[in-house]
Amino acid sequence: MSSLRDVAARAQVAVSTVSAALNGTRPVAAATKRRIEQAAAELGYRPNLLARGLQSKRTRILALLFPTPGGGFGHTEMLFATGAAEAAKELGYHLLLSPESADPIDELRHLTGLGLVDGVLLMEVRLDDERTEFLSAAGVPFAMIGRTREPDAIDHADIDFAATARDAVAHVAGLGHRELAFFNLSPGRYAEGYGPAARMAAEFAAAAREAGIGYVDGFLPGSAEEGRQAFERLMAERPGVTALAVADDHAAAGVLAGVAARGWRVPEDLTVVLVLSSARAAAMFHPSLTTLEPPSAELGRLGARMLIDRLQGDGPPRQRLVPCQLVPGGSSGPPRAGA
Amino acid sequence: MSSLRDVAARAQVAVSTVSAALNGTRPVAAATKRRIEQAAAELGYRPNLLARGLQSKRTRILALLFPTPGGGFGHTEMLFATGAAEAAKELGYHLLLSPESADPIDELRHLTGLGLVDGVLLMEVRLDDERTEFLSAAGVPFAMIGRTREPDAIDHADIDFAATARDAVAHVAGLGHRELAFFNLSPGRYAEGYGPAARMAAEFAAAAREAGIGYVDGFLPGSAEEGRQAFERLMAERPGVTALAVADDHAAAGVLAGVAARGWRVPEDLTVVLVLSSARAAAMFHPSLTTLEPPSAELGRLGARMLIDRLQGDGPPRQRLVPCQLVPGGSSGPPRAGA
DNA sequence: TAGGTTGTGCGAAACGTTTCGACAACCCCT
DNA sequence: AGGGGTTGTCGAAACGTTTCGCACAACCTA
Repeated sequence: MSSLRDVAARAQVAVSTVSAALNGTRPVAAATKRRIEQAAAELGYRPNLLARGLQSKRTRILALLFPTPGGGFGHTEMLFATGAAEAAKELGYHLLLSPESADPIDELRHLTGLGLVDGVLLMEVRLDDERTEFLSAAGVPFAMIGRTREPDAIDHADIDFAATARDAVAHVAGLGHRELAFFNLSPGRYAEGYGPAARMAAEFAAAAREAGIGYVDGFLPGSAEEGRQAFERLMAERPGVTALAVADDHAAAGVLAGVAARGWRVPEDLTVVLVLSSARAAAMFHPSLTTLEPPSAELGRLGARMLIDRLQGDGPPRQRLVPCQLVPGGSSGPPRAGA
Repeated sequence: MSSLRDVAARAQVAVSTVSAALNGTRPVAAATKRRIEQAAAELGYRPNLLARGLQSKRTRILALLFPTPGGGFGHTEMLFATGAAEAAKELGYHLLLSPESADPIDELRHLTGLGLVDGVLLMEVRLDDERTEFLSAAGVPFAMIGRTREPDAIDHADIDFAATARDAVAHVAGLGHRELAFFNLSPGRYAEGYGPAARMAAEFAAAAREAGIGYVDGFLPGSAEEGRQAFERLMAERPGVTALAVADDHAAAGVLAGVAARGWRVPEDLTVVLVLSSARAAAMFHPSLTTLEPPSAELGRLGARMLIDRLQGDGPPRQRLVPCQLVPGGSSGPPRAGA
């Protein structure tokens, strides 16, 4: 690999001049600059990131901390990663995929102590997340995909749950439904203080109230079987419900099975909307499910961009909330006549 | 951050002695070593990876090249990444997630020119893959998850398609089926020379022949609708088929719809086996599908380990083929009486 | 006692950058 | 003509490691 020195020799200038010319750090005479650029091109010169980082204290490497896939790593999380990696690349950064061990804090201490990364991108953020405190205290720049309970001081990108719930409610209300139920994520599959679950439930309730339609939740099915049972319980307790939003795709499968077992059909007898899951998954159902698809890749991109912005210049913390996108499927229809 | 010099000062020794003591590079008197280690611990010393890498030419960073999710980045690919990242971490390495642009070769040239990574892990390898030639020519160590047409000279981990096909065939043959069909991946969703599709078809044919059961393929449905159509065509052409292996989960959904539309049931009238997809996806169906789940995380781990082994020492190229795991579901049963 | 062999530690150079003070050449102005 | 500013370039130091030759003492052997 050719180095700055090789380029300098070939262009007959000093090493520092080459550095200045190539980085635009300080003015270099046009003629000299041209000569240098040509020499660099001829030698196929590539700056050595390690040397640069060692000197400048900036590596242009970001770490994406991701929880180990014990709890089930979904398509959504994958899109965070690929979105972030793409955005990083576009801005000249690299993304390190950093699995979290049992002790995330120790993990972080290690990772940031290495001098390898300029900043950290956090995902699967819990309402109370000790990682944010550690990073703040350690003075390591970071951003979140998701958010803590009090996230205003921290750069973050998250789903706009309020808008999402409003959209979902408007969708079913617009079809004429007067009573909506919501099956939330099972707490078993995610940690207790999992933000999306808590926020989605709260916002659904608020949106339904605002729209003046009946609403019921409190069901947390985490599997197909639990989904079926929850559906049956729901029908026993609230027979007037004609629209159902489900957050877990396995549970949704169970709901469809339950509907079929009753001799009912979707959407004639029940409108089903999948929330917080991918349209990919929704397309596998029959009929395909109407989905509120989370903007996962977009959140990944935004998170990476925010972090990079933070690294480059100061400013007040920024936050972006992006609503899920409603992807209509075959599972939405007007309520059954009898209801 | 404290440096080697700080530790040296505190332990009253030379910098080089600290380095030697901490790395075990050369013998250091026990007492001195203890003193150094204590000083290092007190200062919370962490070696700077950049400086180390600059000097030693080894960064302990691996790059995982992944195609941009245009074609659909599935659960499988995600597991490659997380598996590789975990294995890398266990061995003291880091994994860089590197999205591939339109020009993968230029991408690679850039990435490897930076001096940032010690080796490259390739995934989504095509039967004829120009990336392997470039990397070989450039002298960059690499390993593949998947394999090219002639992969013997290159470290790689891949699915054992032969064993997988044998297992699948044995499963349905053991249930009494005498005629099997296979719906392969749609070429639209993957590139032409996509190895798994080609190999899976070939091995299914061979395994069926060996088991002495009827076999038909040539269907390549890439969506639910195409899956339904393919199923109907299959039934028209080969009514004797009682078992069906499907590689695409959307297509599988279509098949189930087609089965239902005929008034048939799974598994009473048709045994359905999902191959090369995740058990997660299979569990969403009703009934849950019997799956031959690819060992994706394992392949990721193996790939990373092989690459690291290669970096550490020489030796003949190694390859590991791992069969898919058969996860029984509710979609397998004996053939219908009439058949 | 002279010569060799260990064992242990030191200092300097090197990796490839960036950064910064010094300085030569030049132009403009008085 | 000479002082002051501007422009363009240079050289050296620094970032935090690893590596390597060398020095020094202690000990053993003949």
